[in-house]
Amino acid sequence: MSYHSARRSPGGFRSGAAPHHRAFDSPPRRSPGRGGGFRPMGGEGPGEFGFNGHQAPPPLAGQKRGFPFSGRGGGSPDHLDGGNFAKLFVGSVPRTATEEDIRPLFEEHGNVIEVALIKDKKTGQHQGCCFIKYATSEEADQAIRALHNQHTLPGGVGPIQVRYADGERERLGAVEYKLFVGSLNKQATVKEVEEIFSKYGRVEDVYLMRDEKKQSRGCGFVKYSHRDMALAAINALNGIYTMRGCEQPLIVRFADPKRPRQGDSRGLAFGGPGFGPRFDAPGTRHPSNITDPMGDRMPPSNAWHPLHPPNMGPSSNAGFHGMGSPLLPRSGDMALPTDAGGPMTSLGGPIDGRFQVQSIPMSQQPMPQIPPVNQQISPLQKPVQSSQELPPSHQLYPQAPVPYPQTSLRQHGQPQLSLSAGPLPSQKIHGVSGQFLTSQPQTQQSALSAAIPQTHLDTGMQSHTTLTTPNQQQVPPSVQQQQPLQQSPSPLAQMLSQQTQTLQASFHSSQQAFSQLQQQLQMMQPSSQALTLQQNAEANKKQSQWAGPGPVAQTVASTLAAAPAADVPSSTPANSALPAINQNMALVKCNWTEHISPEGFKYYYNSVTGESRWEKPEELTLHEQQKQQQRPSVQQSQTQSQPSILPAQQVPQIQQVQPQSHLQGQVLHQQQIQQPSLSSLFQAYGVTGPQNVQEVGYKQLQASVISAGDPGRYSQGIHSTQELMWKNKPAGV
DNA sequence: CGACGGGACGC
DNA sequence: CGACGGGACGC
Repeated sequence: MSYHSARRSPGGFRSGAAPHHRAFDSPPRRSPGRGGGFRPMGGEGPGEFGFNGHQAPPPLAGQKRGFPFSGRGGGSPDHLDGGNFAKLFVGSVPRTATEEDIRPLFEEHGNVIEVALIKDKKTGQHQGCCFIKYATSEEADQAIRALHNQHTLPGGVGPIQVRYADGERERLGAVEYKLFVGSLNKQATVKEVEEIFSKYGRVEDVYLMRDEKKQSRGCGFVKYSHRDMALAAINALNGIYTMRGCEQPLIVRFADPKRPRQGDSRGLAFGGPGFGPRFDAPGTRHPSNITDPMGDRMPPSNAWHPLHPPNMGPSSNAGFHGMGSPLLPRSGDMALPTDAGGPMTSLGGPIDGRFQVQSIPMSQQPMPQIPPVNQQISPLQKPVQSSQELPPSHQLYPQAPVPYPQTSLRQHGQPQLSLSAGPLPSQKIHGVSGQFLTSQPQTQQSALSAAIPQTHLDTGMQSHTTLTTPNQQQVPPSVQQQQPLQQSPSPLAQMLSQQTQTLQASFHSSQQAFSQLQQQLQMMQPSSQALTLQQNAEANKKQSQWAGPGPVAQTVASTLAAAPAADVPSSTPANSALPAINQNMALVKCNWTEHISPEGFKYYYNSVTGESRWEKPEELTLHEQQKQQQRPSVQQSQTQSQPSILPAQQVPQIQQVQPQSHLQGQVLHQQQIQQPSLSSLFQAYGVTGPQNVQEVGYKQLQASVISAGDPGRYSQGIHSTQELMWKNKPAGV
């Protein structure tokens, strides 16, 4: 559902040359499907190298609709690979259009393997639609982004509809994370909804439910391609964000499985595409064999959890509640399939202790892929197994519900920081320098503790968000007022401040991190944390841009001058107010947000243009810098001010957090230490570091990492957090 | 070659 | 407080 497609060098790919390496858009997108995770992966990634678009798809590939899973029974990848292509269905094609009219348009976005006009079998009449085959899903995605609803063919009545052909997504192993969204303003448009949700990741689709009169029913569905995006949206919006004109905050949760229309059953057991089959809704009656469905659909998800054998999946999930977040009422719907989430995997895993490690990273980047299971596993296992070596990780989750409790909390739990903290790093570090482990723990610790709480409030990755975004990003008034504190001369304070800034820079830039933190905190402090979160949520609610200035938001409101629409720069009328604000605050609005690729690398996504890049956009950098300057102390002060905000409970919270932070501090350390090694690793591969890596084609990068062996594995987990640390770390620290 | 029958939770 | 659109399988 991207209306804005970043059309990049159209024509750039048109020749038969393998269109791969569009360094940019691919990574962010789902990993091209099939089989993704299980092939040995000698060097061919699921998509990049794997798809040989050039070679015409074998006959097998030609299967018609409907049997998405037929070829992958049990998830066994068919070597023949009948599906090295991505088929799009194109609707609203004028009946007068010929292939020559259509093909060029699609060639602009990839190498078109085939254009098939759909004609009536008997009459030969053009049906007004066609199929376009691309070699890769990246190309197909690109075409969708660029053309869907955005281009009208000559003679056409309306813009063409470009989407994957029925069953294609499933066939490609794509997984969707569909959210049900309630309490929408009935006047809201698809675009508006998309804008709200695009902060958490590229929105693949928005569907507003309407009545017979086309009137919105105030609810709808939003799809993402990655679980983390969906989770981030849930965490950030559910029960928190109130649309203008609405009395209640949005309800955001994983959608129930779609009720199949009659006669549509075949093939896909349930919900083909957005399946979020809650497998276990009470009462579900699966023919037993369906259990397998998971198996079938799991493939994609499995891919994401390379380390775990596909056993645990669903079952573990079944019981748990969604994110465990108090905010989420019935999370049962979490896309289990997808979910795959790292978390669960760990459950029941043969390898316990370690799974934490593994699961953690995974959860962070719940994306598909990560093929190199074999090679990498060994390294990990060793280290992990020795629990002694993992102290950090364990410590991180001291209170964490232990692995088994499949309680709701557990689920979310995993994510976050710990990832980076993973045991792996430690291992590496060992050799490097054990001494460091103890250095500066305190400082970091405190910084972290400060940072964490803050995170709740300030997630904004987008600069302008500061002003207008949904509450979460707004800083409590008290905090702002206290900003001066930052300036405090005391060396310690400065130090803290500095660190805080660093942390902030890294954290605030990542919503994912935010959500993960939330989750982590919850996990760590089930009860108190939950309360805290709720409180924050409450506070946030009050601050909701639409809700009007609540007591809490007053300061902010005054400062920001209620710029509700700020978020949505493109379409907001209220923009008039922004200029002034921007000037004063020197804020630049930035539509770029940072995300973690399946492999654990950061990439940047522009919610407005839909563009994605490996390298950090200057705008974002600038933005972050500005933010830092402006609110460096926010976090710090916030910590202090929190009490005022959250009177009683605040204190306990902090205390609890600290111990953990402490651990985290250590972890961070380790990461830092480790860093060198990783860097060298990259260097060995011709890149100097993460940043440079970004320049490299995604797949290439992937390949490098993979071949690297454990280090690679590391990088996957580490990246998210670690990278944050080192990348943004000022020289001082 | 053969292409979807049959039933249709319960709050 | 709302639960799933709309055109669909040629060679």
